[in-house]
Amino acid sequence: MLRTNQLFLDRTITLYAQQQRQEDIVVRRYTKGQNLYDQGTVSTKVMVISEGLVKCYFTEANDKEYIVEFLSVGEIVGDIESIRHIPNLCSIQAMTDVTVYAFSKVYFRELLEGDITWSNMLLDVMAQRIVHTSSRASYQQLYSLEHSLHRLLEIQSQQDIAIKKGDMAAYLGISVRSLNRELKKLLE
Amino acid sequence: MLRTNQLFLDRTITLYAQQQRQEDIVVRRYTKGQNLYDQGTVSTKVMVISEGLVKCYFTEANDKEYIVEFLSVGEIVGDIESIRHIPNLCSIQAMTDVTVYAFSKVYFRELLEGDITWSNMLLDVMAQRIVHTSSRASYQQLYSLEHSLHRLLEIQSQQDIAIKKGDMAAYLGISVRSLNRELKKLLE
DNA sequence: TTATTAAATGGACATTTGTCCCGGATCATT
DNA sequence: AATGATCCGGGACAAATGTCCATTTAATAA
Repeated sequence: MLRTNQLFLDRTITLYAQQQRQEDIVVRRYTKGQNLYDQGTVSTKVMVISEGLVKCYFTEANDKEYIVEFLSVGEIVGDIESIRHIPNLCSIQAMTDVTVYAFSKVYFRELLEGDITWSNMLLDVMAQRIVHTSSRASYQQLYSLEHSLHRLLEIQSQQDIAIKKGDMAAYLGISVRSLNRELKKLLE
Repeated sequence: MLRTNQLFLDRTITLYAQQQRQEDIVVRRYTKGQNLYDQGTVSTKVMVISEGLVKCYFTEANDKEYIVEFLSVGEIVGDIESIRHIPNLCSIQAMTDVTVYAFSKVYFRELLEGDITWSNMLLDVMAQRIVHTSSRASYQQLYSLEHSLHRLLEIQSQQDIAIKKGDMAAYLGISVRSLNRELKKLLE
């Protein structure tokens, strides 16, 4: 559920090193808490995370938030919006200090249209994401909360990060109160 | 939520007409209730729906089912599995009589690797799907059931199809009992 | 260190949702 | 018409979840 994609990052680094114009890909840094994207606004960049962890979330009228995903090294963001020419679907916030390679949208599209290897690489990444997103959705519907929570806790310990209770709840789609109840159950 | 994609279908029809080998793309028909794919098995085809309506669903250990999506004319299925070389993620069942153009996986991959226009077209379709899937997931978490139900009912009347209560519930991720309660509320 | 804010915890109660179940309606087949 | 299968509707109760809130515990700023 916390996905990383080294292959994609490697290719990005190569492109960064090779670039003619210096503005095609730039390195950007964000500090913990900053937003890389704001839902509903238009961004001019497509980014590949090279360091750190971000959360990708929706906020709606009732000001509740739903975390779509936690993303880490090698993940690409802003690609969908660039392909479909739409404003940012969700907000993305740095949960740790974050470094990214930021492609200009123009350059990103040039790559897509001119480089079939790149295009196929992105297809693979997107297929992966769809697998992930849809299986997660079904998972949370079909299995017990206990099950989903277990997975989340595993990831958390693997990654050695502390996710706030509020974020965990927003990811699981439940209230913090329910999360606490569930956590207590885990300790018998 | 019930998506169709005419552009994609048009391109498929052209390819079908032009094909050299007769086995690259074949037309297949399914009758209501038949499965186009079975979750967990390996299929050798990628299909584009040219007529009819299907449901795409997961079933899990507890034999509950979760409907990921209803798909209609122009939608492509089996693409993800072909790209990622994995068994079918979900089952797909014909809700009406259905006609499809069935690509052999080999030919489908040839197209992807050799035809950048096709590759970009698929990228666009996949981006669309991600937008759709993730916004639906958040939608159902953030908004009331009433809201989601309204949308489902609208679609149903637009498409002039009768979706079974069981399917509606599986799509909304609730029990039929809850669905009935909710429907009753709509009539004040 | 102290003041201030944010996060975590859990009780009490109200709602929502699920499970179990049975009777009625509908449709197809014999 | 009789039979069986499937779907629909809703009562009754149990379980899960949310809301509200007050207390405690970090975390951060002054």
